[in-house]
Amino acid sequence: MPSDIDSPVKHILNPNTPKSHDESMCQLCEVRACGMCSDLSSDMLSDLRKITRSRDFKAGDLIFSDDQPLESYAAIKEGIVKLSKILPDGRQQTIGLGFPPDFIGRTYKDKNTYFVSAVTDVTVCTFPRELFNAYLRKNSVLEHRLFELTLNELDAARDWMLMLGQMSAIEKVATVILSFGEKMHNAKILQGLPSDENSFELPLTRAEISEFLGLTIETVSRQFSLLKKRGLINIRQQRYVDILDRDGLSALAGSLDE
Amino acid sequence: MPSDIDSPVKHILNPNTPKSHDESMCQLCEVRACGMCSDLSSDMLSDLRKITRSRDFKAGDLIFSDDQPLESYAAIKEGIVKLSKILPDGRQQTIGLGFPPDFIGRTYKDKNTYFVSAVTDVTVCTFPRELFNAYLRKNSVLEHRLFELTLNELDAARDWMLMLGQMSAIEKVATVILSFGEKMHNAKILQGLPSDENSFELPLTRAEISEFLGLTIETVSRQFSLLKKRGLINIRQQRYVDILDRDGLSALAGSLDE
DNA sequence: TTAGGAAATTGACATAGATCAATTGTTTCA
DNA sequence: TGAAACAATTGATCTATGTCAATTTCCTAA
Repeated sequence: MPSDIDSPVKHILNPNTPKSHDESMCQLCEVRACGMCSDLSSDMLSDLRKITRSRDFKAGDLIFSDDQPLESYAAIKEGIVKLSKILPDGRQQTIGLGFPPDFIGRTYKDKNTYFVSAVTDVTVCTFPRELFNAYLRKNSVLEHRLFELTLNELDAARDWMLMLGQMSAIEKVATVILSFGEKMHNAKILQGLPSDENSFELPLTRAEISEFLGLTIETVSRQFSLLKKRGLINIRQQRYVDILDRDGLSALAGSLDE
Repeated sequence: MPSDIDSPVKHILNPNTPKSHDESMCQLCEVRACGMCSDLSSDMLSDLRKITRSRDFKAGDLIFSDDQPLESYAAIKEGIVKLSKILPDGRQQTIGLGFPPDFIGRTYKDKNTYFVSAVTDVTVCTFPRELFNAYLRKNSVLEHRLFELTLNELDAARDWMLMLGQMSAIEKVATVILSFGEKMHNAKILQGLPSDENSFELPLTRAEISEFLGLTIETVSRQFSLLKKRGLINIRQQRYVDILDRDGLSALAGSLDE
C-alpha cells in the first residue's frame, strides 16, 4: 500500500484489550437474534463463545487491513463499518457497508482484498481465523447461515454495480438516501427505539458518501442541494435528512429500492 | 419488465428438449473437475444426477429471467453466459459473466434479481429448484462447495465495483482485455487445447463490453483504437486481440489483475 | 461473388461531472 | 466565548464521456 496518500484510516489499529465473552452478552445481541448466530442451538453457541472476544473500535479505526494476514473474523454488534478497496494511485471505492448483525471477513481465506474500517464507534465479536474456520467446517448449521448472509451480500453488491455503472449523480444520491433511511430505521426498530422512517441522521460524511457512489464530494453536495431545492428532502445541520417526497425520491432511484 | 425497449435477449426461451443425464457425461466435465461437483463422492454425484438434465441454448437465448419464478438452477458445461440487471427505463448493466464450471441461479430464493442469457452457444446441467434446495440442505459437502463458489463471485463483484466506480474508460478497457485474455486462456487449457495467452478471441461484442463496463459502444471502440495506436494491443477482424505490451496494459489496469 | 445487414469505427458536438478555488457552516476545545 | 479545524456548499471552469450521425469493416447467404 502506498503510504503517502490519503488513507481510509484515520487512526492506527486500536490495541484495546479484547474482552472475553460470557453468556449474558448474547442475550440481547442482534447477531444472535438475526445474524450469524441466529440458527445456533445454545450448545453450539456456547462452543462458539469459547473462541469469541468482544472488542471496541473508535470511529475511523482500521478494523481489517487489505495487506496483512487476517487474524480474526468479526460480527458487528454495534455501529457501522465500511469496506473499501484502493487503487495503487490512491483512488478508493467503498464496496460495502456493514451494519449489525453483519459478519465481516473473508471466510476460508487468510486475507481480505479490502479494508474494513469503523465509520462510527463500533463493537464487534471477534473469532480467531483458524479456530473459526475449523469450527465452521464441523458445524454445517453455522456454515449454512453464513452462506445465506453471503448470498445477501452478493445480491447487494450486484445492486450497487447497477447503480455504479448506470445511474446519474442525482439518481445515485436519491438511492443512497432511501437506502440509508431504511437501514437507520431498521436499526432503531431492532434496538427498540422510536423511529420515524422519513427522518434520520446520515451516518456518513459527504466524503464517505462520495467514495461509496463513485463521485466527488462536490457533486454529492450539489445533488443534496438540488434535491432540497426541488422539495424532495430537507437537510438540517448538514447531517439530518427529512424525506419530504418519498415517491419523488423513489422515482429518481429507479427500481433498486422496492 | 417493459417490453418496448431493447432487451438483453435476442431469442425466446428455447424449448429444446432437456436430455437426461447419464454417468458418462460427468467423466470429462469441468463442473465435476473443478466446479460445484468437485468435492462430491461418486455416490453423491449419482444422487445428484437423478435430478439433473442437460440442456442447450443458442447464443442470445434467455436462460433465466428476472421476473419469472426460477424453475431450476444450472451449472455451465460449455459456453459463456452473462448476468444483467435492467432499470425501468431500459438502461442495463452486466453484473457478471459465467464461464464453465460456474453455477448460476440464486440458491434458496425462488427468483433471480437479474437476467441470465447466453453470450455464445451454451450447454448446462439443470437442477429443479425445489429438489435441489432440499438436496442441498441435506448435503453439506455440496453446500460447502457452493459457498466457496459464491465467495469467489462476491470477490469478483467487488473488484468490478472498484472498476465501475473509479476507473477511466481506458483503464476499464485495459482491465477487461486482460481479464478476458486470462479467462479464455484458462478455458482453452482446461479443454486441453493449445493456447497463447497473448492472443485470443473476444467473446463479447463491443455492445456487450460497453454494458459490462458502464460505457457506451463508441467509447469502448475509441479506447480499443487508442490502445492499438499506442501499440499495447493489436486487433484483427474486430474480434481477435493480440496483447503486444502486457506490462503497459497492466499498468493501465491498476492492481485489479495480479 | 456480390448484396445486404450487422458490427465497429470515426467525427463533430453537447453535457454531466470533475477540478480548483473561495466561502460558509459546524464542532471542538482551550 | 472564541478560535481553530473540519465539513459542506457554491461558483467558475475544464474535460472525459455521451450523443448523434456518417462511414467503414466484416460476415452471411443468395
